[in-house]
Amino acid sequence: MIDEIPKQYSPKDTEEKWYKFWEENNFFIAKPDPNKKPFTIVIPPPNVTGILHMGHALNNTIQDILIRYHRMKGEEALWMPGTDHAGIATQNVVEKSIAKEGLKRQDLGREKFIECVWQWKEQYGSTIIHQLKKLGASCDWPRLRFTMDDEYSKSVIEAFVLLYEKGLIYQGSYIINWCPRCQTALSDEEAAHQVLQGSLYYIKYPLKDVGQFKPANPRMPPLAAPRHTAAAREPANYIVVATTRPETMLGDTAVAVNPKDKRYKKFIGKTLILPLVNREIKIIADSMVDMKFGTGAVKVTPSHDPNDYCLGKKHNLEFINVMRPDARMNEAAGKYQGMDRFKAREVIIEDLKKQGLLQKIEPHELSAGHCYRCHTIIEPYLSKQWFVKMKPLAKPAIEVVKKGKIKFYPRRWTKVYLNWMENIQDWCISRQIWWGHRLPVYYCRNCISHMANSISQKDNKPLAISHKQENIIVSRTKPEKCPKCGSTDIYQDEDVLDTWFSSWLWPFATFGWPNQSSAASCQLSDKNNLKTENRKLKTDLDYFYPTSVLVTAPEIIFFWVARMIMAGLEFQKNIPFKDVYIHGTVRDAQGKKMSKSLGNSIDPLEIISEYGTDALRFSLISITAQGQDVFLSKDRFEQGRNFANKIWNASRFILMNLDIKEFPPKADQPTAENLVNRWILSRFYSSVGEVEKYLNNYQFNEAANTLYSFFWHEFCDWYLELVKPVLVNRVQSTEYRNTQVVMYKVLEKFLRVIHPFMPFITEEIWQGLSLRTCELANLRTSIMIQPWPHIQNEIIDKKTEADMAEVFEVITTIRNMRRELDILSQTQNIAVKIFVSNKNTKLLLESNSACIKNLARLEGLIIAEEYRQSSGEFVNILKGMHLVIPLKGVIDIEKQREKIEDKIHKAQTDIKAKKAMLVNKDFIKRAPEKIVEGEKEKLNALSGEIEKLKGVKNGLK
RNA sequence: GGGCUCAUAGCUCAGUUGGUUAGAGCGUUGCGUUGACAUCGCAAAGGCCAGAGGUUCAAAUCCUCUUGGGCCCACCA
Repeated sequence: MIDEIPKQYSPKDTEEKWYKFWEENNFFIAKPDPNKKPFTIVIPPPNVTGILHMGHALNNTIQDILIRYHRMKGEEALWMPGTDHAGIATQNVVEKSIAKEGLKRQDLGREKFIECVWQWKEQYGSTIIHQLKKLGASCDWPRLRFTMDDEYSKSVIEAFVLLYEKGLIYQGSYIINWCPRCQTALSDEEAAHQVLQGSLYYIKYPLKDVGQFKPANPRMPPLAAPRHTAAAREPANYIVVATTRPETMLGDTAVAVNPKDKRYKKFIGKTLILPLVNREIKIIADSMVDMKFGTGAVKVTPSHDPNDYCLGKKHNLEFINVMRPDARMNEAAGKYQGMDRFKAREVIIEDLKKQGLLQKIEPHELSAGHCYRCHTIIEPYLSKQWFVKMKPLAKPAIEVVKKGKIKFYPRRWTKVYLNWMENIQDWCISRQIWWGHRLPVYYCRNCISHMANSISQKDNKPLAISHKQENIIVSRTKPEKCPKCGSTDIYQDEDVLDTWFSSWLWPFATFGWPNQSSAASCQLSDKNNLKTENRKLKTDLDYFYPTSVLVTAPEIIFFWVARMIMAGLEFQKNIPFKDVYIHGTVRDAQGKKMSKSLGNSIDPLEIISEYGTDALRFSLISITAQGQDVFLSKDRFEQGRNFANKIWNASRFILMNLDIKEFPPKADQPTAENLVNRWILSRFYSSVGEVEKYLNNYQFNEAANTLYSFFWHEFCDWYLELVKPVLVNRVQSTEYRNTQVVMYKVLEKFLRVIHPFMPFITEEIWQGLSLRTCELANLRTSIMIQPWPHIQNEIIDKKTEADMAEVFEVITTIRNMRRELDILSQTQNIAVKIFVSNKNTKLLLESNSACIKNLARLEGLIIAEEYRQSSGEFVNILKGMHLVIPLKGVIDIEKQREKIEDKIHKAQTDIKAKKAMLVNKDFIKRAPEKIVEGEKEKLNALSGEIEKLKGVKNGLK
């Protein structure tokens, strides 16, 4: 019969089978049930372009553990799955794929290209879903949502329209983050700042009034260097500005200095000649200028820098754009037209050098924004975009976190969140790409052309912030005719919305908002005059929202978490989730973030095929300390695999030894009069209690490690070893029967408790157990829908646990003595005498002498009261007991003496410390009584021990 | 510039309200082919818990500073 069960657990044979079984039996499906408490998690929707990486594996394992745990706890657990259309990322992928055929998206045209993307999505978009299934994710798959689905898109439009109507969305021209490669605007969050080693270029701008600047004299002292007072006396004919982006100087329309700056006071209002361009520009004063940076004089390029933009507005400067959207210089750049911005930089520097206008170049560290999708350096660029006013949305979102309605785990993220929210900037939501939700914004050609006659807006002309929005039509559907002029010549804005503008609606858009909103359902039931009973039936949105917990990575707190909170409060008038669990980032052994581009990633699928899904899940979880980053290397997964194998083999052993006739065990609560059985039950329920506590606090590693050490080191190493003789002898006795029941129950219940962590192996064994015990042979049921074990507090008994610990200590000490004597080998049979003066301990040891003999592998064991020393024995002291191994051969007395002296020495040190502690009046007075009592007991025990040690030492001969 | 985080055994890390002898996995050493498991068992070695102050009867744990890593935010031309 043993041969039926292989010695090693084979994940490959089980995983697919059980996943299919679960799905087919609809075990993942959740429906509103008024008798049950809902437990909801919405998945952070992976990009359709995504392939499973370790970050996903960790993120989704955590969610699956929570979902499976709460499902077993009897809650209506819904894990809402879906994918994100990931505008820029997906468009880039598809662009790359058509580029193989030599095509650009412009070649196809918008409609055709979008079609291509959809095709691509149909073909590859579900890759990540299949991979999540391999991971064991128990999502409610029929609910699968995609952010570009029709229904979902309606939510997005609805949100836009509502915000617009409320005045929270506006269009305007500002400096935004522009990715020249993707050719779209990005939000501030999408421009990832990275430190670069750049240069600070010091450029001389000649003063107009001083006459012709003479480049022939390079030694001419700079005006803006008053450090040398002598220099200041020289005729001043130029000002030096410092810049990191010299190419933007072509668009300079002023130079600014701080009004308090004595060096420049006299130049304020004077005119400079902009080199290379020969434009006249003014020197203006503004307190924004940092006197300490560079020369204290700053070139102002209102069209290419956000600060300069502000200055431009404030001082009414000209706005000159010198670049095209692809970051090549435009016609305003004169001879540099057509050059890439970095090429232009080189050439400009060369030209300035030739004219003697370059004072110096200093190495300079700067941080520049990079496109978070293609890593191209962002160009601050003036353009007309759509924005969401964030301050009004942020206010309530700050409140709910401050009031603790939403809690972050670990707590420290609260501060990060609040800090960002309190300094929130308006959100640029329009993107100049094709893949995404088109803005529900329409224009009437007729009206626009009228407008054009009055205001001419060209790229190079200064752009006024367009608060005039009369010619804009925002509508849920395309209007048939212009509400102003009645023209039917209406077209839609070309731009699409930021992907995150759809993701921020995820916790309720997935439930069909606005169609399924509570208001709508109420209306419906009134109209149809439904019975009151039916009226009570909640919509999914009512039932599952707010969700319970959001599990995510720190990178997207700003992108997503914060915005969901704002959207939830704005559109649902309720928080989207109660808890936010932020897990760490997965890094490689060197601490680098795992990413495909770095080539340092460990493929979870590879781990699954090599070690099994359960091993992957367990290993990941057991090294995920709360919120701490996860440093991974491949060998980490061996632990998980070994543990799975341990569970497998322990189960195998139990199955082999189950007396089938006795099953199913009649008594759910076994009468465990024997200490060993009482002990393991107590330990089991204690452990379950800990696991619950840890899971409720999102301490997954602690939960996993508790289960690991309970099962391996208590259940297998001690319990199974202890009961082996009883099982193997198969003597029909009360003890035998009880042991059968206890062993079976603990295993079966342990499988349930570890099931959320290791779903596949637990199902495999559980089904095997059920079959063997004929309990559930014909039922289509699963471990995943069994109730979580109810903790039986009356079974938890600390006295029993302490007693057993004492027995174990005796066994360990004897094993240790064997080692010291080098008689570990079982072939060398030995007998041991234990002398105990304490009556209770003596009784305890006597009633467990069989266990001690067995596990210490003793031939004989004598338990006596009074110790009398004699020669030819090896003695050890443990808690006042003398453990004696009589020996026939010669004993190294010196060695023994040394050992004992060491022990005495250590005990003496301890005693000294304890005594000092107990003499301290403050300690007696202020420490809790329990602690003081404990210390006193310890001191007594130590004193007793030392006496006995001395006795043994003196007796050595 | 602001904020966060880390420094504990050879390595990678746990250690949540301060209180027995600071734990685990891997690695190392010795022993073991005992009736599930060598993806195993038994045992051992190995820690002034980064450094310096402070609070406290009591500090790996709380506070301050120092040193050295990592991360995030910011309008550092």
